[in-house]
Amino acid sequence: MVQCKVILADDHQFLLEGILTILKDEPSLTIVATAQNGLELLDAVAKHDPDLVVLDLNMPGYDGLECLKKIKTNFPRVKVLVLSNYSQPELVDEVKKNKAEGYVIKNSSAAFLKEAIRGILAGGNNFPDSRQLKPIPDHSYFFDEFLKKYQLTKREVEIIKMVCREMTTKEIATTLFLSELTINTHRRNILRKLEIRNVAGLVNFAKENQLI
Amino acid sequence: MVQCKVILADDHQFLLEGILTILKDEPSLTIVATAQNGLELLDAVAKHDPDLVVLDLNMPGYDGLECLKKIKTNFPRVKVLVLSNYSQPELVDEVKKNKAEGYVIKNSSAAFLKEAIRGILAGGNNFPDSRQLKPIPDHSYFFDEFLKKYQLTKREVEIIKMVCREMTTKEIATTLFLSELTINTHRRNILRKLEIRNVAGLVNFAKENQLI
DNA sequence: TGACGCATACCTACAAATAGGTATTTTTTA
DNA sequence: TAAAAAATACCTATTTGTAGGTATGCGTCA
Repeated sequence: MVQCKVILADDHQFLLEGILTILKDEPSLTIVATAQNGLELLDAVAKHDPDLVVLDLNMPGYDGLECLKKIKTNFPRVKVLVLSNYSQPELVDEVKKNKAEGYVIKNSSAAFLKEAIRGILAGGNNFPDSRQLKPIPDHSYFFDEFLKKYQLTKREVEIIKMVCREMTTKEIATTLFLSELTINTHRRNILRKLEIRNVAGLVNFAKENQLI
Repeated sequence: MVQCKVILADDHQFLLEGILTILKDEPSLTIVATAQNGLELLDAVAKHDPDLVVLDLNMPGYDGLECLKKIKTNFPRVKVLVLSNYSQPELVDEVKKNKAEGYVIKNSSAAFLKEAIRGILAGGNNFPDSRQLKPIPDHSYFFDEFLKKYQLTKREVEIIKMVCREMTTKEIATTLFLSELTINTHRRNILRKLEIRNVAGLVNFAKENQLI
């Protein structure tokens, strides 16, 4: 049997160790690295050239989907199994579209996870049955749909988050090595696109859409 | 060696299984049940009379603190180790006040968790060093204590809510039939008491404290 | 009664956000 | 490779928020 190299990426240390322990008794798997954020993960993938990445979609500091895209762009050979708390079909579709090999909702059994990994390493896919998924109406909780919906750019989302962290325009400009005037323009565009008029509205929007 | 009965409560199946696996090789521990929400947990405690409950503070459908209180009221003999994502000293204090035996931040190692459990079962306590905690005035989960804690008056709370509803000082003044200058004074006092400096901070505070 | 907290109100000054315009360069995409 | 989108940057102007000071009337409670 071929030995497969696996990397785990999750921001919760326990979950990381939990999955680690679950997979430890699989003789065909070797966990070559773990990562607690997107940057660590990309480094680890570049370094270890794994067969599979188990990727938490809710990693902080780096959008999980972004991570998936980066991996698939730069390391197309690497298979990716996505773990997520959410069961929105739109999210599953998005993950599928970005060429992940599987999507497992976190509220699943260890046996199911193992089976999914086995299947994927054997060349298969593993996505949840659409009948199991709750179709959620209005608010799509995930990133690309969300961007499309509000026509926000990545830079704008970045600035929204910083405003919500109570930073002033000046501080944001300094942090991003940009002109205050630029940040001003971004802020103006954000308010226009979201049809809100002040910071309170912005923070509310960000919370409602789980941007923060 | 005495055999100890343990119940795990966490809403994430993986985390549950992860901790389960971590604790499995401890011969002195028996996991008699697991629970994914507060009601399951209380049932399980009533049924199994465990020595220790490992309790996720972020369980859905039932506030973790509420759960802790219920357990300590109805089953005072049962020891409780709280797991949490948050490291606010106020939250730790609240947990301590409710007579839990320990508080472990989720982003800890398996070894640390085991050590904490061992200590607690031996009759000790395990709370994080206050020096490790970020002194952020944050996260009070109880409204009654909340006013006292932040020394806010009713009027101030009223105005906080209006600001969070995206109203300007002028609009608030008009609505309340007061002078803008009065609202200004209130807003200034609010920021001072909460030790924040702008509207973003105010909305964040309000959301975290379930004011809105 | 006097001390205290609270809500009210005014003044000044400065900082920050909002709002309109335009324009160039870089990146992405068709 | 041309077109479109995004990010950058500047200008002016106004509104809103933040921050300091002080002060007065009104209840409550020791």
